[in-house]
Amino acid sequence: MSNNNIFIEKLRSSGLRPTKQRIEICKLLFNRKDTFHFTISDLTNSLKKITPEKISLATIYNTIHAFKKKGYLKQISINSDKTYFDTNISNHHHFFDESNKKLIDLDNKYVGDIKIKKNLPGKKIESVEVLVKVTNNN
Amino acid sequence: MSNNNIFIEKLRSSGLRPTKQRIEICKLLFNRKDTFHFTISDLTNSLKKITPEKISLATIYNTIHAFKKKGYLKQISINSDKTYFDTNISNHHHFFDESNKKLIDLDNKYVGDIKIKKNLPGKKIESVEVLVKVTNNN
DNA sequence: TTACCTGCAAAGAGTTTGCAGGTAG
DNA sequence: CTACCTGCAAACTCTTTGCAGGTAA
Repeated sequence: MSNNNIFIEKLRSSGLRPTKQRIEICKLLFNRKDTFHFTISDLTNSLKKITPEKISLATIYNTIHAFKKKGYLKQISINSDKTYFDTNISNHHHFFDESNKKLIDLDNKYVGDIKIKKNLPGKKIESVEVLVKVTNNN
Repeated sequence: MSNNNIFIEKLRSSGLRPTKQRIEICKLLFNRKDTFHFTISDLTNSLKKITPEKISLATIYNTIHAFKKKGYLKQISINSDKTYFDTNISNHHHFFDESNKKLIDLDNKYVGDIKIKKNLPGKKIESVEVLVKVTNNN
């Protein structure tokens, strides 16, 4: 799997040891054309399908947090029992489909510039996120 | 407490029995000029201070969910371990101060109109929420 | 060898649920 | 009286932690 070298290098250059668990997770998350959204349980289920040996939950959490800290993943603000992550780390917004609890990317170009015309003294803006909640229209 | 009559009526007209627990919660949530944000644990602590007898956690959750269903409260989309509620049910946005985990209202007039120039087939928009994350700028 | 990583199980935190007893209407 | 409500404890879900054994460099 010559492909793995990319991930091994990515991990190594981030100061993370390229263990086989982390490589499997990398393959699942980053070895695809399109970015996507997932929860830890999504990821756990996917890993079960593609690897014979099981990867411990603790390792999965540990790895995802490490990736997030390195900036390889974004955490999405949604009020939900689960935490959602996004492999699209660019600045963008989201639809959240209440009917199936799925996130859908909403590119900046469909929202336009948002100017916050209010300052909080002593505070600086970290991010501006738009969440558009949708449901089935029947 | 003639004031309670307002809440008794409010509850009754919503098909909720005006128990003394619910009236206490109403007084805490709605008997003030300004709207505010809270978590269940905030509310539980506040209730402890103002009522001699304790109100069970189950009753608090039950009541808050009933109020939310009736439209007396809004649930805010934030990625947090706790669920945040808002007694301001009007259409508006929020700052989230990462440094103290507090929500601050952000009136629509400070954000301007947001037009979502993308349609999801078969879906209708329920809400458009802007979350501005801030931290201390030191 | 040494620092880091994994897996397991236990612990934590927030929230929900089942049920027996209590209360509003 | 009946339907609804409360309190308690147990249960659940997601996430974090402690630690012993394993592995990369």
